[in-house]
Amino acid sequence: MTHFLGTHQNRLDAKGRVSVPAPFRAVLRTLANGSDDAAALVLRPSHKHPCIEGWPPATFHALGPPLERLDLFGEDHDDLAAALYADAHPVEADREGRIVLPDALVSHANLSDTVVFMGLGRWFQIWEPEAAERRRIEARERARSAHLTLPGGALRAGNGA
Amino acid sequence: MTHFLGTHQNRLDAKGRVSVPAPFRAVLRTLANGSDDAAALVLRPSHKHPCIEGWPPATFHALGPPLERLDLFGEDHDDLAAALYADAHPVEADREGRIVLPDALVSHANLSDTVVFMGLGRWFQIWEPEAAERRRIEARERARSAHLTLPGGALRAGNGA
DNA sequence: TATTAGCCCATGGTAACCCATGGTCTCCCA
DNA sequence: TGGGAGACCATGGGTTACCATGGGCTAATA
Repeated sequence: MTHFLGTHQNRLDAKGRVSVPAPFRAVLRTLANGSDDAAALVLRPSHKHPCIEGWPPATFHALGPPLERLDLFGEDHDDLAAALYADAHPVEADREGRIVLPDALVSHANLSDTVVFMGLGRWFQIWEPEAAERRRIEARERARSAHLTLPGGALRAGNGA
Repeated sequence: MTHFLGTHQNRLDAKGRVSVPAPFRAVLRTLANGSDDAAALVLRPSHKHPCIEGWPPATFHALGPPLERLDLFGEDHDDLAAALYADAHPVEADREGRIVLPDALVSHANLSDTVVFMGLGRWFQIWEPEAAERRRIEARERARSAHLTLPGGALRAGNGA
């Protein structure tokens, strides 16, 4: 399994720790493929929603090379680099598979003592439970009313991430 | 991890010293790869913002080769070379991982007793805290309004293409 | 000799590491 | 098919090591 699927609810303890759902941990392990950062993860605030995005390190770093094609001294490069990297938080799970959520991200997502992990395929999101529910309903509505479809061939070929 | 990620706030003490954030030190160590300058760093004033740029020596020197393709006696070469090298300050961290910020750079960035390290991937910036916050907001806005996106849509935070 | 800058040691706070426990699900066997 | 045992997973707490910070000391300079 190489995709984050499903929705999981876990508790945020007094130290700000939360267990990464076991299925998500399995995905991270698979993508890390035995390397040292089998429990590593990059967190960043979504700037579209009040939630936290969770990225496998390899996937996150794959966003870098396109950036390097921009003029190193251009304005665009600076803005992108700042937007992408300055708010990123690399975290590592402890041996129980827990991560600590940085304060800045906790407040960005309005988290209290219970959080929801929402699988989005190549990455996932962390939400406050009620906001997560609203978001899921909204996503379903929008997907239907906008007649969103998948890129051609997706259902025949399985897709390539 | 070979990229500078996240934002860190540290204090500038009475002697003008400041701790380089531990994660950034780890990146510098990795890039230096055990060589003698594991704690070395090149500082220079940003010419776009009131902040200090921090470069790993190897990355900084890699900016040289493009310069060498310009006519050695042309105006462009002179201007670029001056901008790149004349204001650069090589510094080295003490055994606690602190560096001394040169006075010229401190005043260029309007630093007082608290400074912010902002990771930008291959290098980082040092800011006065409030200016840093303004800059981050600006970068996010500009990145979004200019429709600067990366394959994968990271900055749109939504689609999965 | 007075002054400054760099080097080294010391300390408090905090975050990461490690061990322990309870609950739940699944699988196996009667 | 029901009961029991094992394994996994989420959760709680104590302890250690690291990190940021402050201050003193020594060596270079004027």
